[in-house]
Amino acid sequence: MRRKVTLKQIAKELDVSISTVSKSLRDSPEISEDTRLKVQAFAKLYNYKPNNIALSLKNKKTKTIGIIIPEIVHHFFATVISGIEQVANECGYNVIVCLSDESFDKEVINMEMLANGSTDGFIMSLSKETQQKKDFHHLQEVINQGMPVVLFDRISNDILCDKVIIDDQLAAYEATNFLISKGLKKIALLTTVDYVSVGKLRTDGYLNVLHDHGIEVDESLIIRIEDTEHCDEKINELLENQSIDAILAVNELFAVTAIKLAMSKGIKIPEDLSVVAFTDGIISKYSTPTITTISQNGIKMGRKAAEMLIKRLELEDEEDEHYKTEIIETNLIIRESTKS
Amino acid sequence: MRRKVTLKQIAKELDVSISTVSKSLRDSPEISEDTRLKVQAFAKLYNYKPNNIALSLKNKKTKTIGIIIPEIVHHFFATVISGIEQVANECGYNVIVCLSDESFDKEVINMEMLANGSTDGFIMSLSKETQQKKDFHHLQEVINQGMPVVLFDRISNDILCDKVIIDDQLAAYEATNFLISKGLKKIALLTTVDYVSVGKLRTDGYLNVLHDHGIEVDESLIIRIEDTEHCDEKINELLENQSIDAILAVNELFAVTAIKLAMSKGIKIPEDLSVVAFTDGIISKYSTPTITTISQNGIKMGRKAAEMLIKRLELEDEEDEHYKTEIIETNLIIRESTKS
DNA sequence: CTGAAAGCGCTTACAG
DNA sequence: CTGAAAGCGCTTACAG
Repeated sequence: MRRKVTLKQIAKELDVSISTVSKSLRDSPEISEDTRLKVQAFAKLYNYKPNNIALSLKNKKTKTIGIIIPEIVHHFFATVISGIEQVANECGYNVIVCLSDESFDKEVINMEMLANGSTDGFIMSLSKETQQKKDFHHLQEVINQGMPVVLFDRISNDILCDKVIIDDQLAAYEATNFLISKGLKKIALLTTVDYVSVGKLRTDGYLNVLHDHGIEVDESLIIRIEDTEHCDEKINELLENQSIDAILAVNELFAVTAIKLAMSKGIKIPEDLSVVAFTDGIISKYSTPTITTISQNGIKMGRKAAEMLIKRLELEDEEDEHYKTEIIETNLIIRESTKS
Repeated sequence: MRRKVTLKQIAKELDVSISTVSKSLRDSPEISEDTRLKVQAFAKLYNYKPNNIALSLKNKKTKTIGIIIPEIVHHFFATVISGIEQVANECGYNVIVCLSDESFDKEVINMEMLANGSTDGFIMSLSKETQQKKDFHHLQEVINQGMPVVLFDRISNDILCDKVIIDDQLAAYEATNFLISKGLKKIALLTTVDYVSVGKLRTDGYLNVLHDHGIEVDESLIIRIEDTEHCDEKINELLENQSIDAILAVNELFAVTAIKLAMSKGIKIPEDLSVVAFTDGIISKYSTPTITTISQNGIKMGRKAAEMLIKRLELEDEEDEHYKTEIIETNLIIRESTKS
């Protein structure tokens, strides 16, 4: 076992001072070529690499980004991490990931943990519980300390910081409009409870488009699902009690569940029922029939979030309070679950 | 903006020494109750939290685990991270994630980066390219420096360290055996190229069971796919040229692709063709028909890997060279793609 | 051109 | 009971 070598050891071996070694390795012009080369050769031989922790302490920056998301076993979030990681890598940053598991307490604990010097800033998406409680003191605290935060997807207007989102309302509007343009009338909505910010916005988009077309809203067609695990029952109920033409689902899971239930009842898709879902993930692509979706481009969201964060980190300036909200464009990917 | 407070500042405010503050906050019996309480109250008021970086430098341990995986946009790997994160969290560790993107170079760079003090140890799964090159110097280097490494899923016998895997060969054996027991004769195998360790092992299991049943191996039924993105062609070819009874696929993607192609040709599943796949992911659960799979329990793998790593980290002992390989049990989850 | 000193934020053995 | 000193591994302004 050969432990990592330090400046001190090199200095001792070469019988020079630590300062001289440090300067030599950083190609300081202060040092004579002679000793510089000697030190460099020795360092190379022993595979010297500066200790990141020591550098972090000295420089007061860690070159790492903290990511806090509700869960990772969820294609969209995995996609966003992937995007963040890409630009982090390009810019020499590392990425440290914590999961809130949709729990407010875990979110707070993780955030405080990372805020104590482990990261330079945060990229995060709020847990359901946090959105429900509307308690953002942990974010506020971190922001007050001067650490930049970028929120994505599940955000809150109560927090002043950079954000990256899609236009959920517009996307829902357009998707529903697409269904209406196909001559479909009775369009059901499978959404989340209202405290989930994106669910609420998508619901609003749906309502707006109906309104703009003079279609009366039928509340019995709007299914607000709290518990994703047991969405079957409520969806089944909808399909039993209503004869509908189309469904807009705020996520893939609701969509695929609806499709499977419908098919089991002999309802043909897309002939009898058209389905459009948010989030272009793995399910939509491989379900049968494949599902028409609103792509959410997680990679792009992640890249943009990372760019915004790093930009702010490297802006040596004191804070410029000019927070931006970037909108990532979505597009409708038309597949088999809607008529052509 | 209120920057984080340090011991130094508290000491100054309270007009005591830094040592006294430090000891007070750590409840040292050396300090009088009087000053201890005074310091603690003040610290609480200013929400003092020790700086992780300084602690890391002092203690020479970072309490963070480095994870290096080929990609995160892959349900299985996301699942493993989730498992790692669970036990890391329980034990007060953080998790820093790097993606190799299946590239040897990225794997090396990330590993070297993290090895310079950022993490106490590694949990990783090898990139395809690394497995192909069989160049493990980066792992060897890190191990030589005394940092523990736990390898999972895509491992190599050339590296001496703890490992956690499933018994790929046995699982393939049993899955194929299950198909044979249903009276199915012509069983095709959709696998990866041989340098992918798990692909190779699964292929071996398939070959062994045929051998044990005295079934002659038909090489034209073994499809070794290099490029996952374009697996369609090769699978299509198989279905065109052969009339087969069943398919064992080494991943979900091959399976669902085969199912979709087969159905488009009017082949009924499971009546005409049974399909079993490795990796119980999201696709198998939501495809139509749902797919019978060999569950790979990523959460459990992740948890086990983290337990092994942390155990070694906290084993103050010098290294005990007793490396273990844990086998996570798999089980067959029977769904619609195989006859009951 | 080289090196001692101070400092990043902390802990702890040792004096007093 | 309190505090000065040394040290983790590094950098850099400042002397010499």
